[in-house]
Amino acid sequence: MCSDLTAQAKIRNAAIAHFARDGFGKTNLRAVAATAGVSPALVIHHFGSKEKLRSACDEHVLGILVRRAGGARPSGMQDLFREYLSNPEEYRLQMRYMLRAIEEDTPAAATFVETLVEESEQVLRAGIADGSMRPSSDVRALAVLTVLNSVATLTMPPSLARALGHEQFGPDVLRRLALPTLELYTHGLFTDDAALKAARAALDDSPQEED
Amino acid sequence: MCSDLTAQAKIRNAAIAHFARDGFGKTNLRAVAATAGVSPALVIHHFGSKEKLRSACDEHVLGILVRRAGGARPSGMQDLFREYLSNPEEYRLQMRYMLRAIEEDTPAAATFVETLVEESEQVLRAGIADGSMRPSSDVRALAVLTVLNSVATLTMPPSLARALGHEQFGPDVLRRLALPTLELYTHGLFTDDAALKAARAALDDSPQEED
DNA sequence: CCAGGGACTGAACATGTGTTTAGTGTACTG
DNA sequence: CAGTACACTAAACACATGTTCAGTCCCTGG
Repeated sequence: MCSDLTAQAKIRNAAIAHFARDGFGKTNLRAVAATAGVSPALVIHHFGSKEKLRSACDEHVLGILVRRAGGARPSGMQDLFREYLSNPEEYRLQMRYMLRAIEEDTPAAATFVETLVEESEQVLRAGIADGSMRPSSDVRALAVLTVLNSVATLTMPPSLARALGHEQFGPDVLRRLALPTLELYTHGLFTDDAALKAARAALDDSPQEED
Repeated sequence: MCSDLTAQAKIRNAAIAHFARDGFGKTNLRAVAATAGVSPALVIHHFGSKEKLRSACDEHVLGILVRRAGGARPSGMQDLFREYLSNPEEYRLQMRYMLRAIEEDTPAAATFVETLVEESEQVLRAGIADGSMRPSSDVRALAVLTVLNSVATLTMPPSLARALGHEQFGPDVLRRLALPTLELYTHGLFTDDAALKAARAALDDSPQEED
């Protein structure tokens, strides 16, 4: 990293890079200290413990992401992809970090996900109101669904990427999936509503909830 | 587990349960040995190493899953959900194990995913041929997309489940998402094809691939 | 009965890793 | 200059965990 940073910042940046690449569990403090050019003891001295280091990284990355994503107007799933495709390595790293944090269910990640769902729901309601999107029987669930699919695409398992002929997820895979995704979102997949009617009928048998 | 099983089988079942619940990395052999009612050394004695134990579990679970899922006719994503909703704890455990294996990109999981994509593609092509599904510009990518969304739903991060008011993924969450999912798959989301046309235009600038 | 082999165990070993400790240098402060 | 505070380090510590070792039990074949 840049040598004009304070050691604490260098450690945090090194940790973010390692956590993003290998995950929290498989990252060891000695490796973080090495890429920060620092002794392992100093990591503890500045952050107290590995867990607190994670918290610091979480809040740092979360701060950057919400400052960008939630800046102007509410942003749906497509903004996630746009950001990923357009921006340089730096943003991709933070994205990857956040996705890892979501997998490991960090508090900061939970806040971020909640924000994503909230904004996605706003986008959906606005789209339905102005007629550009179809009304839904459960807008909240639809918002969760779109966020889930977005996150899933970005965290695509290597085995699925391989099914498309790539070694792992990357811009190429995303470009390949863009068209089928949008075709699905504009025309649907089924030509009739047999499956939908069947599901409605099946769910009426055990309503389970009704708000 | 049942006490009339051979110790080797008891160890393997215990390992499957632990790997499914905690993942391979966070599972330690002493815990596996304990729930199998056996000494840690015996685990090594029978399987050679933790890694080989994982391989044995992978092949065992994979065998069960492909024997069920790929049994009669090719099964798409919906069969995954049906199996999950209808069957008892046992099948849910194996499902969870397989999803963990997919996340950790095990060889057996890769084979399983490849099978899923292949069968999904067959279902799509059959549906397009008989007119029940809309033609797609890239059936293979669409197959990957449907499998991805299915796997994502089943591995839903707790933070997203919480956005729906549940502590973690389970049958309730799946039921809640079923209707919006099918609405999306029958009617789509957008009322016009502006986004689709825009994407087509954007992709024409950098074709990247054309088969 | 007895010799061999395999299932099985308790204990120890090796290693990786988070953390502590004691100490060093350095820069600011009175 | 004295001293205090703080960044920083090498080394050791503590502990978890995969694995090995030596030995015990028991069953089976001769």
